[in-house]
Amino acid sequence: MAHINSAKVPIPTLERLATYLRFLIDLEQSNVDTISSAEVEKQTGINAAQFRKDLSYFGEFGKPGVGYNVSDLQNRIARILKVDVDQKVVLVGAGNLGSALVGYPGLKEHRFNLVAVFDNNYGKIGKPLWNLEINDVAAIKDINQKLRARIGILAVPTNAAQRVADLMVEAGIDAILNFAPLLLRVPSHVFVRNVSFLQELAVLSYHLTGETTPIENGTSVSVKNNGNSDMSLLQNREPSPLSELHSSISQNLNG
Amino acid sequence: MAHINSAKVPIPTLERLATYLRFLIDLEQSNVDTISSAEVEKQTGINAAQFRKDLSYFGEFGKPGVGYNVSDLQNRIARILKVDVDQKVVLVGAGNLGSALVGYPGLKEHRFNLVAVFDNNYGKIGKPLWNLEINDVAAIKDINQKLRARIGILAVPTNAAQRVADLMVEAGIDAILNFAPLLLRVPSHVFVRNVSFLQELAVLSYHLTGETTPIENGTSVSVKNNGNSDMSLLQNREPSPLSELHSSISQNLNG
DNA sequence: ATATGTTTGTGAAATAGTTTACAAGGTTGG
DNA sequence: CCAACCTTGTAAACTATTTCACAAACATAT
Repeated sequence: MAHINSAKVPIPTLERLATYLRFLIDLEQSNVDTISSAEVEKQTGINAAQFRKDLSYFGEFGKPGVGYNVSDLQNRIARILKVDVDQKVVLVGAGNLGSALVGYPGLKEHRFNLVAVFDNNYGKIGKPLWNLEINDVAAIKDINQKLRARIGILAVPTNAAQRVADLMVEAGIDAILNFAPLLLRVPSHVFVRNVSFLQELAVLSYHLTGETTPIENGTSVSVKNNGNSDMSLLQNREPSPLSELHSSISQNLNG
Repeated sequence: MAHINSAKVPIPTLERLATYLRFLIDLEQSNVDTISSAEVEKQTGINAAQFRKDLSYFGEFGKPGVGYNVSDLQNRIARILKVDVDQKVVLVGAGNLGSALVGYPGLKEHRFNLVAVFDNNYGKIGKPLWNLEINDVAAIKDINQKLRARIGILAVPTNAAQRVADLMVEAGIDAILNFAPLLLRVPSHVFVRNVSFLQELAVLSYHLTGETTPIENGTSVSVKNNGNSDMSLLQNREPSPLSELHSSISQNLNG
């Protein structure tokens, strides 16, 4: 059929690739060894052609008349996403969220190897966090000179985020997972992904209809905003030091 | 100029609205009282026409020749997103992530009022979590009959997520923030948003180039960003009980 | 009050992403 | 080997979203 479509891959495709990987792992654990795109659609809700198209950016993976070999596809997708090898990760912000992340086994399971944690709070520096010791964020460049991690997780309050991002970039980090609700300014070789649950909550909130849903299944939706509420707004207020649980935002792509 | 464009609003627009809101709050604190779309672009990297178009779905907000009144715009966006009033929220999953969320002041600051926490672990039920007591998830329907929360946060392991989502829906929840890495099946009146940092990490990982970035003292300035949203999952292995830190996915909304 | 400059809101054009539709490869059973 | 049947990979059609580009609104200065 065809060959490596090395054109630029849409971000949504990459996101779905991660979904497929997850799904394939589950399938393998259920001892399924072959699956068709139609079956993927049935089980995940993702359109079969979408699935095939997504894969087509990277080559050919299936056999006409048969489908896809589950474990082979799994391996190949893991390789595409580079999650088939350990990736070193550093984290800045040893607050609620940072701590939860350090203790989360899923990171290691997914080959993201957390090799250092930083904060700027002198009450925290030097203390242990799970199996790591909290370092002074001021030392991130020196420390990462040896570690050479390229992925950084930013879990600090908004008001510190840009400053810390600058330090990360200086330290050789070129992929940042940002939990702070702001759009980071970084050099063009650095990739940023934002994780934002406050934003997601706002989107959900928008979709709430005026009426309380009767408990039990209905179907309909609709009913718009009846318009007389007051005019409060989102408060702000920064938590004090580095490191607190935070949400975020999304940023536009660019070139 | 024009009037209320009550057509369907693109999800990316809603996501950006949350960004704008955040940005406007920061501006107000800096005592800026008027801003033009060009200035928004300069400061956030979001295209000026995009900003204007996003707002145009909801009416007219600016004055030609002048720009937008910061605090007025802030209030109006908050109202659009319904974050100008308290929204009750329940959380299921009192693990690492759940605990971090309960303790996160940003929720209350943004008017998301966490009114109940649930888990299925008998070791946890009845114990306090910050200011709330952990309830048995089996009682969610009864308890929510009184509370009438409509937003639910799902912070349980993947293997429990669908089951818990079903309970939430039965309990009258019609907006779910899902942290588990799978695509939930829910009735069409229920909205789901997925939050997935393992997925985001995978996207970052994909973009890592073969070479280690030289630790530069470079300065460059360009803007940066990436899109957000949409589906997927990652690898996984199940932690044992309900409630563990988890990542996730995103699903397309629908009407 | 007219000219000059600024900035909005929005059609229309351009881009990006998804879905349809189908030729071609591959399988199965007689 | 052939016929009937699947299923892939992808070109083309379609849908969604972003960006351009400009008329209309408003401000300011003279």
